[in-house]
Amino acid sequence: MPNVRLTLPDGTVREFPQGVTALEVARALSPRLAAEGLAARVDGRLVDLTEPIETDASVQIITPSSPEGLEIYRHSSAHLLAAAVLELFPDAHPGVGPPTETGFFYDFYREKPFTEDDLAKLEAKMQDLVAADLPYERVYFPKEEGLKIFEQKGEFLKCQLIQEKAEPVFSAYRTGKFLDFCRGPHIPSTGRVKAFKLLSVAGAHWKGDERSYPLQRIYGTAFFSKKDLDAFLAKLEEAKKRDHRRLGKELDLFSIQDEAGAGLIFWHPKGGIVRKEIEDWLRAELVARGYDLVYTPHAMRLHLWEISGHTNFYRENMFGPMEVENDHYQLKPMNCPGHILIYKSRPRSYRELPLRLAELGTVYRYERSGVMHGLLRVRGFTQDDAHIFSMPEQVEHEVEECIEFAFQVLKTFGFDQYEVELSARDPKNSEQYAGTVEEWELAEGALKKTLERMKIPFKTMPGEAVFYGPKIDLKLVDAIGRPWQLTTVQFDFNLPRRFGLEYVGSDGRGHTPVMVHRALLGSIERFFGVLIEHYAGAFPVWLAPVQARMLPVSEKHLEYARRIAGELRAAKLRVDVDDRNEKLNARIRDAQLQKIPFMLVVGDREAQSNTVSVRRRDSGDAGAKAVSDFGAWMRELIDSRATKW
RNA sequence: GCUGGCGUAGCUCAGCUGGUAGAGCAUCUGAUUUGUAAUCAGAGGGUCGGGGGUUCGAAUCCCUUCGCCAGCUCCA
Repeated sequence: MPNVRLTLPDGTVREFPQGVTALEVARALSPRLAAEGLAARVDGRLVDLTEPIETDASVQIITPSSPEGLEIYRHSSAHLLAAAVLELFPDAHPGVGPPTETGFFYDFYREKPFTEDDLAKLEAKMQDLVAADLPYERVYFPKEEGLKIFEQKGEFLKCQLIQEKAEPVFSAYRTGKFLDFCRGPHIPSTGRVKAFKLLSVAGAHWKGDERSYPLQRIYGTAFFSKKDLDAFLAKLEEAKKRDHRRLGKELDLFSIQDEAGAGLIFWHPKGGIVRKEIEDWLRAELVARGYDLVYTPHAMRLHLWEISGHTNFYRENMFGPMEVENDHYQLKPMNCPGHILIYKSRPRSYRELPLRLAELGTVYRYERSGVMHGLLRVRGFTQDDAHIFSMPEQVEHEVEECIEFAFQVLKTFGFDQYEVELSARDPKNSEQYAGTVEEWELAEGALKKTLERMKIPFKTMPGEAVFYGPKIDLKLVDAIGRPWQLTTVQFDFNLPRRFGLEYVGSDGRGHTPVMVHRALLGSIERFFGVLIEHYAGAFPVWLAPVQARMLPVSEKHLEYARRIAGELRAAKLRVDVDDRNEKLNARIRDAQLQKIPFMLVVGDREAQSNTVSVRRRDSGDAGAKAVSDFGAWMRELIDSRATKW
C-alpha cells in the first residue's frame, strides 16, 4: 500500500500508509493526543478522527484547546440531546441542532410542549447514553435512498433539509438509534461528553420564518469540564442578580406600568438623579466639542415623514398618525427632520459648517408586542442624538470626532472593552435603500477609511445598514462580558437631498451638505439599563442617587446627624439621614442593600469631635474622618467621576 | 406578531383533584435607645390582572383581553 506524506502543525512531515486515520496519526504522535483528540483538520477541512486520509495533506488534531474544539463538542452534544429526545419522545420530529456561542440547541416539532420535568428526564437519558459510550458513526447515503429512510422515520423536517441541501451522496451520523443528516465532524463517541446541562425550552420557527412550523427549541450547554460548566452557570446566576429590571425595582430607580402601556418608562426620583447626572455631563461635553443644543417638537405633520422617506422605509416602526384639523400629525420616530428644519430655517454659508445640532430627543417607535425588554427595548426613548451638517470634504473628520467622542463616553462610564461594526448595504437588496449605488460605495468607503486610519479593528456587516446610509456601530462590553449596542454613527447623503438642503460655498454657489446622524449613548433608557447591569446597581459616587447616608447610633444623635447632613448638602452632596427607630445593624443592612457608597455612623464620639465614622459600601468600616475632610474627599471623587476609591 | 410558560397583599411566593384566601418581608402603631449586614409585639392591607362563560358554588375549569417571562423575528 502506498504511503501518504502528512505535514504536521510543527512543520514536520511524516509518512503513513494511505487510508490512515487522523486517530492513528495521533496515536503515533502521543497517546495523550489520541485520548484528547476530538476531530481533525485535514488540508483545512474539519473531519472526523476516523476519516481515512488518502492523499498527501496537512493534518492537525483538534483538541479541547483548539478554538474549533468546543464548537464540535457542543454540536455532538446537540446530537446527544436529540438522541435522548427520540428515545423518550418518539413523537418529536427533529429539525436542526447547531452549536451556539454559549452552548447548543436542538429544534423539534411536537404537538405536546416539553416541560421543565422533561428536561430533567432528558438529562438523565443523556447521561445513560454517555455511559453507553456510543460512537458517532459517519454513514453515507445516495440522496434518494437516504431520503426514503428519513421519510420512513416520519422526520419531515429532515426530509425537507435533505431535499434542499444534500449532495447526491450525503453524510449522516448515527448515535445509537438516532440518525441525523449532518455534515459533521463529530467527536469519536458519547463517552467523551463530560459536562452538560439543559437550560430551557422556548419557541422557535422552522427556518426562523414565523409563518412556518412552530417548533420547540431545547437549549443546553456543554463544557469540557464540570468546573467550566459550573463557572458558566455561576455567570448566569450573576447576570440574573444584575438584571436591571430586578435592580430597578429593588433600588426604586424606574418602573414600567401596565396601566400606562408596554415599553414606556417611568423614571423614579432615584433613577431621575442618575439620568440628570448623565445628561449634565453629556451636555457640558457637547458644548465643549462645538455642538449646538436644540429642542424640537414631539409630533409634526406627517408630510415631513413623507419627504424624509420614513413613511416608505420605516412605516412599520412608526405609531399611527393622528388626525388634527384635517391634517395628519406623526409622533416622531427619529429626530432628523426636526434638525433639518432648523438647518433650513435660513440660508447657510459654508463658513458655518460643520453645523452640529444636538438634542436629547425623545422618540416613539412601534415595537411588536413580544419584543419589549425592560429598559433595553422600549417604545418611547430619548436619544442623545445629533446631526452634523458638513461639506463633503469635512465628513471624514467629523466621523472620526464622533468615534473619538464615543470612546470618551465609554471611558467615563467605566467600560473598557468594545467591538466595532461597519454596517453596509445588502448588495442583493438595493430596493430597500434610498440613494444610488455610487453614493453608497462612496459612503461605505469613507467610513471604512476612517476606521482604518484610526487603527480600530472592525467587522463588516453586509445588509445591516439603515435605509438612508451605512453606519458604524460600537458595542460596549460590560463587566460580565456581554456586548451591548449603543453608539451609532450613520452616514446620510439622502435626507439632505430630499429636503433640498443647501449651503453657499466659497464659490458663491449652492451645494448640498452631507449629514451624519450619531447617537453615543444610543438611548438614555437603554444606556441606563446597561449601566445598572454593568455596576450591578452599585453606581460610582458621581452617579449614586444617595451618595452618603447618616446613621445616628441612637435618637440622641439625630440632631448631630441632621446638622452634618445639612452641611454636606450645602456642599452639593446627596446625603440623607436614616432616622428610623431601628437597630444600627438593621439600618446598615438597608443602606448596604441600597448600595449607597458611604454610610456615616455618628454617635457620642463623633458628635464630640465633629467627625463621622465612614463605612464604605464595598470594604466596610474605614474609621473616623473630620466632616470637612470627608466632604473634600467626596467632592474629589465626584468631580473626577472616579469609578474606584 | 409567533411558540411555550406565567399573572394571588407594595415585594417574594404558598394555596392538592372547584367549597368563596395565607406566609415572610415591607407599611402603620406601641415598646425598646441601639456602635458597623435583620429588636420584640400588635394592627391595617387582596372584588386572586380585566371582561365574559360553565357551575348550587370559580383564585382553581373554558373563552376573550391586557401585561410579564424565555425564545423566534426585529432594533437605539
